[in-house]
Amino acid sequence: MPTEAELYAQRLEKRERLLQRADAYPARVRRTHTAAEAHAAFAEAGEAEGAVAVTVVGRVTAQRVMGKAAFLDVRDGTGHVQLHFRRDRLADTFEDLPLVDLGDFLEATGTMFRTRTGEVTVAVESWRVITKALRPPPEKWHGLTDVEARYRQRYLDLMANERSREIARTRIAVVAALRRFFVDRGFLEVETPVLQDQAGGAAARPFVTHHNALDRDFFLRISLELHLKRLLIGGMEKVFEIGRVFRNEGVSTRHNPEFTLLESYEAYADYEDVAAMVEEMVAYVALEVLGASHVAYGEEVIHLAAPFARTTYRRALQEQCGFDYRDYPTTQALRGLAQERGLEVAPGASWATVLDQLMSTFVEPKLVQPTFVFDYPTELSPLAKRKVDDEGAVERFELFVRGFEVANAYSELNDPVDQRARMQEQAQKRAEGDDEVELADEDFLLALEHGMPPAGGLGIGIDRLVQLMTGEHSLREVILFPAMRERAREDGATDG
RNA sequence: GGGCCCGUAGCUCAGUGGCAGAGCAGUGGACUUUUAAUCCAUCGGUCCUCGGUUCGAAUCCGAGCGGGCCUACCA
Repeated sequence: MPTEAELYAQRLEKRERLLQRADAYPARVRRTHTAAEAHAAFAEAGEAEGAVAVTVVGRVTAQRVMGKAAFLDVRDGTGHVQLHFRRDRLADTFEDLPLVDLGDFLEATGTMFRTRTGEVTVAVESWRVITKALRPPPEKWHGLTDVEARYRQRYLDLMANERSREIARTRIAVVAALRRFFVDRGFLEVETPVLQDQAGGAAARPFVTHHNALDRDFFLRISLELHLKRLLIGGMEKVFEIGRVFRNEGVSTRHNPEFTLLESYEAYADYEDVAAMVEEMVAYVALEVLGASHVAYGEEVIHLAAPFARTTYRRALQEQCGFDYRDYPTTQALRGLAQERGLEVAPGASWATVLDQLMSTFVEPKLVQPTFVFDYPTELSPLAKRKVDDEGAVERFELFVRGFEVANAYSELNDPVDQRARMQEQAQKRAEGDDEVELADEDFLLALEHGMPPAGGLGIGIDRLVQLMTGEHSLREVILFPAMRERAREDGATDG
């Protein structure tokens, strides 16, 4: 009988038969113990058979039916518990057991005992279906391995794969730890607009959407920066936000069009203060989430305790690449150098783009253990304050771990005249065809002209931090619902 | 965007030019302490799609769709 349509029809039929007896989707259940609590209560009672009465609930993950008795495993959020059904104990409801399928949710009442094979079990005295499932769960032994199915139907992945549940828990723990870290330090958690007049604070193409009533377009934010700075201007001294940003670019194991960004701004701090805070923060998160200050990554062990290695942008390039970028002040010269080293340089690439390409090709992959890279070229950093003793560099650092950027921070540029000039410089590049540069944001400049205190700012890609903490190689594994291409809807079995 | 690989039953996978297969799940039967329960029987297919080669295509070729990995882009 079973095509997919027929499996579905069978379950629909079972649902009908259950509904003739009772509600198969009751609004209220009476759980007295979670699976974990049931086990604990039984242990506490000295494993006295029949002494601990419980009502447990959960999803059926396995059925072992043997004529006049049956064992079912159910799982709830805390773990598994086994249920034992005997015909002589259940009078008439034993006959309804065939209406139960894998994936259904049950409520079962009985007393705890240990079977002769050692499994702590509920001797069921009464039970009912509290949710009838119409489609089967993934295979019980191999689970769900098809990567596409795991992403598109993450609920099946979570049902089948403990590792996926673990990654999800880790991510939650990372975000919670970060929030605690900042709140404990007196930072105020704020929310700023997702829909913006223009998307700034980073170099990336934005998504555009349309507001019907106002009959105008909005851009989805690509960073949190410019609004958080407006709050500094308003007098809030320490703010942070953890929020989704959107960048209209490719999808890969390292990029998702929407991702979670943490940004913080602290008045009267500079980028050295921020670096010290980041060291503390990474170690704190690791300890809270992993219970350790190191994490395995393939063959490597990454050490996440302070202090982290420190270098500068210029020195790192010199050491790894053997040249001083200051010796190549023109796009032409730098492009020649890059091509000599075997880099393919896009025809329209600017000086800053080529330099960055050199950096990401030759330096970043080598920064496996946590390493701060200080003092970026001004051209790459239109929102950072210039170094006083070096016009060509800004007070900015990035933290690299495992070869990719985990944090990005600077002493924030607060001179409105310089900021305007730097934004206009970027606008010039845009006019020359680079559509991934900062726009001049007049509304932000107006705010800045009212005075922003000196401040240290920080941005951290949460998804990548979670990747670091879980040791996962693909960003898509740490995002519950990664962006996927559209696929023709399969109409399944419903019309069978 | 480029390269390589993958797409077969609800799930996990064999099959690589000659009748479309196994395990799990499902269905029927036996079994009142099992746990990947066991045993017997049984149902189940748009072999991703379209086109081509061939007496014959899941298998070979081309195009497309979807996915994975690498790479590039993405401060």
